[in-house]
Amino acid sequence: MSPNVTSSAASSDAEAGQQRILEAAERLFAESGYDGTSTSAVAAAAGVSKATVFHHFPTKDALYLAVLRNSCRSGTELLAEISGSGLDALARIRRFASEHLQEMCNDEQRARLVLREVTGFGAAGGQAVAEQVVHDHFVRLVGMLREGQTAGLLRDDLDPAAAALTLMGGNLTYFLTRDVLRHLPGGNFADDPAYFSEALASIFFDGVRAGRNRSNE
Amino acid sequence: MSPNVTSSAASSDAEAGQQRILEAAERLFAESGYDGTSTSAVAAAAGVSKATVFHHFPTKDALYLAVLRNSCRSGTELLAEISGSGLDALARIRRFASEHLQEMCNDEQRARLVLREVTGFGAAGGQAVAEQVVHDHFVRLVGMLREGQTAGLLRDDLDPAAAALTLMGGNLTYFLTRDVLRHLPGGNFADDPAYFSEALASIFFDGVRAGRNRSNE
DNA sequence: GTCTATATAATGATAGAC
DNA sequence: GTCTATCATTATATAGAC
Repeated sequence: MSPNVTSSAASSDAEAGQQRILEAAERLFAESGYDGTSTSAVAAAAGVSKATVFHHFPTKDALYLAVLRNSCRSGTELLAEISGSGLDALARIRRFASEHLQEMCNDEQRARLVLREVTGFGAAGGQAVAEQVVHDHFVRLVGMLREGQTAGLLRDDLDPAAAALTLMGGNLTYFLTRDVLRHLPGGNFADDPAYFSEALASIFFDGVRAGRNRSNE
Repeated sequence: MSPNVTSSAASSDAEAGQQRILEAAERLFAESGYDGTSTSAVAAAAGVSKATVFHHFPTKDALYLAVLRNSCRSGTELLAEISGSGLDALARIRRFASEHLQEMCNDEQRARLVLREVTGFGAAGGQAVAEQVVHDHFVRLVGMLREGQTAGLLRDDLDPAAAALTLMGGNLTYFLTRDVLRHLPGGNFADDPAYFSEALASIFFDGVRAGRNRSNE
C-alpha cells in the first residue's frame, strides 16, 4: 500500500507487527510478570500467531528485555529537564518528587514493569537494565540535595543518599501499595497523588515534630 | 520410634514431612514467586516426591497460601508488644520503625513473601492475606502518631496516615531495593539497617531543612 | 512476515502399589 | 504417608508452506 518511505516512521506495516507485539507484551508483562505471561498470551493479545512473535524476537527473554528497555527509556527522559530550571534546590527537589510520582501514576504499566525489577521481584536479567533508571533518578536527586546543603538550605549533617532514599521511598511505596492503601483507615488519598506529594514534601522538609515555626508556604 | 504423644510438638515424624515441605516452599516462593516456583522444585528441595506434596496440600495454591499465612503470622507477632511500653509516642514511633526494619532484614524470606503480595507483584489470592499484616502495622503506627498529636509532640496539621506511609515507605523501600542500593553512589549503608533507621528517623521527625534548632539526642 | 502444524520439555495433578 | 508411574495440559520454540 504505502510506497518506499525511508523516514523513521516508515516501513508502515513492516514494523507495525513488531510494535503491536511490543505493546501487548508490555501490558501483559506489567500485569502478570515474566513467569505469569506466556508467549501464546502475547500473541493472542497482539492479534498474531505465536510463530510471528518468535519471528520478531528470538526468545521470550529477548522480548521481555526489549519491552523493559523501552519502558526504562521513557522513564529517564521525562525527568531529565526538570533538574535544569531557575528554581532553588529546595523547590527543584519538591518538584522532582512530585513529578516523579505523577509520572509513575500516569504510566502505571511502565512504572510497574521497572519497579518489578528494582524490587527484586522480577526475573531474567532485567534487574541490570532497570537499575539504570533508578541510578539516574537517584544521582540526580542526590545532586540536588548536595546543592541544597552547600547553599545552606539543607542540614549539613545529613546523608544525601539516605535522604534521597527516604524521599523516593515515599513515592515508590505510595505507588506500589495504592491498592492496599485504599483499604486502610485514612488511606483515602490513594487516588490523589498530588495530595500525598504535598504531605510527603512537608514531612521531608520540616519533619513531623511540633513546636517549630514552619516556614514558607 | 516415638510412642503416642499427644502434645502439640507430637506426631514426631508425622508432621515432619509437612513441615519440611512448608520450609522448602517458603524459601522457593520467596526467591522466585508463585509462578517461578514449580511443585517439582518444592518436592525436590523438601526431599520428597511430588505426590507427597500433593498429599499434604490439595493444590499448589493451597500450599502457597499456607506458606503465606505462616509468614504473615510471624510478621504481626513480633511488633505487637513494642507499642506497649512506658515510652512517649515519639520514642515508640522511633522504636517501632527501627524494629520493623530490623525484623524484615532478620527474616528476609518471610518479608519478601509478604511484600510481594503487598506491592501487587504476587499471585493467586495472596493479596488479601498479606493485607492484614500491613493493616496491623499501619493502624498501630497511625495510632501512635495520633497519640503524639494529642500529646502536643507532633504537628497537628499532619495527616497521620500520610505520615505513616512515609515512614513505612522508607523502611520498605530500603529493604526492597538493597540490592540495587549497593550499586548506587553513597549507598554504602545498604548493609547497615541501623544506620538508615537513624537517618530516616532524623528526617522524619525534624526534616531536612536547615536553620532550625534540632532538639533531643 | 505471517501462518498452520509440530516437536519437546515441563507443568499441575492423579492412580494405585507399598 | 510415601512412593513410581502416568495423565492431560501448557510451556517455549521450530519447520516449512504461502
